[in-house]
Amino acid sequence: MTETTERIARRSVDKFAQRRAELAESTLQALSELGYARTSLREIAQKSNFSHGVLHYYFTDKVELLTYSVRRFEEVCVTRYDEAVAAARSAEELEQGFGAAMAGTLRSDAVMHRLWYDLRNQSLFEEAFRADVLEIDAQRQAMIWRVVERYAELAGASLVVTEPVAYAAFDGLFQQALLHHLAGEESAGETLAADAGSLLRRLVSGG
Amino acid sequence: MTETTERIARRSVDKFAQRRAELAESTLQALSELGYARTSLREIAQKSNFSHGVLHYYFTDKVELLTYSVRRFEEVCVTRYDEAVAAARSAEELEQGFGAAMAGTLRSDAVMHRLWYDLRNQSLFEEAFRADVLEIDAQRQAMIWRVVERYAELAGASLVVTEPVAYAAFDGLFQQALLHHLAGEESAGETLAADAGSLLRRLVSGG
DNA sequence: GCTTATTTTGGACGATCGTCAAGATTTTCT
DNA sequence: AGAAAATCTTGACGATCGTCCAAAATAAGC
Repeated sequence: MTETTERIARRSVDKFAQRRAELAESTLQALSELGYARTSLREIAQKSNFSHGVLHYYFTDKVELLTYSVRRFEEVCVTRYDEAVAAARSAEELEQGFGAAMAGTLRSDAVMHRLWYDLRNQSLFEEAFRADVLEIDAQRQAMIWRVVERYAELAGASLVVTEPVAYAAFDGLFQQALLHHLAGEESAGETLAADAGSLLRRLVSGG
Repeated sequence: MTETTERIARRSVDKFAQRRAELAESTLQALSELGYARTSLREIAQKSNFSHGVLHYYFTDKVELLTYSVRRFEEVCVTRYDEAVAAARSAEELEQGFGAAMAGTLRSDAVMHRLWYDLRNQSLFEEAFRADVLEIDAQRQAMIWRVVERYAELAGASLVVTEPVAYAAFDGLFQQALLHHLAGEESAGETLAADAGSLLRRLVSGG
């Protein structure tokens, strides 16, 4: 790390950080396409406009490149349902909006979602990713919780599950939908929207 | 396949099948230890008592070895809670037994569970695994449903979720517990047992 | 414009991968 | 026991991997 900061003393720090971000973008693109198991540095470099050697100029090794990319990935996926929460003026509206948002991102961001699940799973084998994965997962959990809390508020009901349980349930639901969606099931999106709404209703009492 | 059946015409079919099963066992052991991304044929052979070349005698290529192993893997993991279902004489007892069984297998079979999630995720990238994964997943879903149905029966309540939703929720719960368990959280097991029971209660009406 | 940093290239390295085939070994059959 | 078939070992192959490095290319400072 020391040599890195020295190396960029003359040029602007922003330029260096910008390149790292740029390469991280290509990394995520390659990962979402090929999966962790088959993503090589040469594949990543090909997604960018640089040669494979440059990756070791901006990152010490492959692990640092991947963890950095994963950390950036987090920003994309933890505010996905906030809009639906803010827009909803009734419990029914939130239920509808949440389901639609899940179905929407299932269809349009499927490869990114499978990347996330791939990385989270990889952290079960490689300790290097574990801390970042747990942090991102906590943020996803909070994102779901904002939906559930707001729903209970709008419905005038009280919550009957803990935050981790609510997250686990919706995450499991989404993962199943992703599996079937990528397997070619056309109806996966609609099913997900309906199931998410149904589950939402079950997680509060007296709805 | 034709040449394979011809090759074993003289010897007994059982011998051939037995070797395949034996090698599949070593494959699963290697996979659960290293993960899909880092399991090589030489690693697998080392887990067995054979050299790496023998794998291509009993299997045409790596994909066939892996899919065959996955198919065998299915047998282990789809009857796990049936005992708890059969033994329970009340809803409370089933709730307790189911939670305990989940926590138990979480602690003792963690590496096998992470293998399953790894393979299921891999099927999002490799179509070769998809059919087998979907079939195993369906069996796991049925296994969970047997628990939920029996619980509703014992509790004298009616079901308010579909089979896929129930499975997704419990599977998500287990996956979260596995993540935290492998991350070193001692309490992951107890939390899972409690959360599973709580969720079970929420999935039937009028409990 | 010349010198000095910084950035990028592209080839080379050792290791490891899946696959294959020739030969040694073991088992089976007559 | 000897021939034939089945099983297993071993070494090699081309490909690809992460990593490194010398040199080309580009940008910055004077």
